[in-house]
Amino acid sequence: MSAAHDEPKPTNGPGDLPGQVPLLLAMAFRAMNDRFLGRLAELGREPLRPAHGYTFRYLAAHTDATTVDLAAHLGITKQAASKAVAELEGWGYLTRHPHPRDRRAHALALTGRGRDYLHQADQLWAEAEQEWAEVIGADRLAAVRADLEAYLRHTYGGTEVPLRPVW
Amino acid sequence: MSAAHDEPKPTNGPGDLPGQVPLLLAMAFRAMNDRFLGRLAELGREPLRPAHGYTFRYLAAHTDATTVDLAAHLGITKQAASKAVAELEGWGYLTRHPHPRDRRAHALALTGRGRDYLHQADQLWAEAEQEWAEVIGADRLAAVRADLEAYLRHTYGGTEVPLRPVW
DNA sequence: CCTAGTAGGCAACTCGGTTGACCACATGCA
DNA sequence: TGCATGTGGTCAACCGAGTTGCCTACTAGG
Repeated sequence: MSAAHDEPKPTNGPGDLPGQVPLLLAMAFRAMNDRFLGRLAELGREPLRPAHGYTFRYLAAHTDATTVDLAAHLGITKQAASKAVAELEGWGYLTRHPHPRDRRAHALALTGRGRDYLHQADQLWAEAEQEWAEVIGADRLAAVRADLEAYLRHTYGGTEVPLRPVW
Repeated sequence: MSAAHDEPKPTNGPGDLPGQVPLLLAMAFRAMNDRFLGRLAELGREPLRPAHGYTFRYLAAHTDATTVDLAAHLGITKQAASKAVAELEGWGYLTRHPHPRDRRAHALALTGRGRDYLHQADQLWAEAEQEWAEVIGADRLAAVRADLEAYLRHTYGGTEVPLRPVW
């Protein structure tokens, strides 16, 4: 590393330009995600990727979901979803059993192991959130949450927010 | 699409669980990013990816940056950075000229075309930000920005924030 | 001056997606 | 009832953006 000559980058300070908030959002999420992944590694968890977490969350909330449902929710093709499902099944996080109303389909369900993972992940996210709360205060955090939810409501209306990851 | 039986998902509402704010962050950024990409496509721009934007931003702020500097900043290998640089050079967004102090290296610099793109991108991000401001109010947006900056300062201290994308 | 280190590029590979083709079952309708 | 059309799921080939490994050219410090 070396040469790049640092100029007085106007990246922080009160006199900021508009249009930086989206980037700040991304950086903050990135920071929390890094923290999350670090803690996960510390705890000796498998190399599960964010998409897996979203998968678990979806399956926990929707009974008898199919691979195609999942694909739609994640915003990927059914083939990609199928691969992920096979992998997660192999690792014992979910099971596929005959679908009660469609003999072509498999109904997906989390195993206990899958639910355990989800709970642990929720806890880790809560830790990251808590750290932010300690910096800015619980009241400010609640305000931020409300502001984020307002934006999402505005953007997606009543429809279910596509939970697919930013990767 | 079909079967997935929707349960009363506790994903919104005031009585929310802790640990969801990081996800909200990701979803909000995702929404803004989708909007950004949509507008970019409308304007007939090339298939530039987020990483390219970060590259432009870095080159605009650091004179005589090398490929290795860029790689470090983006958090990728120098080979990957090298590929991206070659691509962007081919498209006329940046130039490589002999480095003034190191004959092994190339000093990277944005072309006018590159600067144009950056300005346009900044404007599009500002649009997305503005949309949020219209939903929650300019004062709340400013508060959110301050809260995000506080978290990033807390996390990265004085060191430069790794601007690498969430992809 | 010689050695250790660094900028950069080439090649082979990985990984998580994609498109395309296909089969099995489902559904609507004449 | 039978059939056309649609949909769940899988296999296979491919793609893009990253990776590791290896090499050369130049730098810089004893």
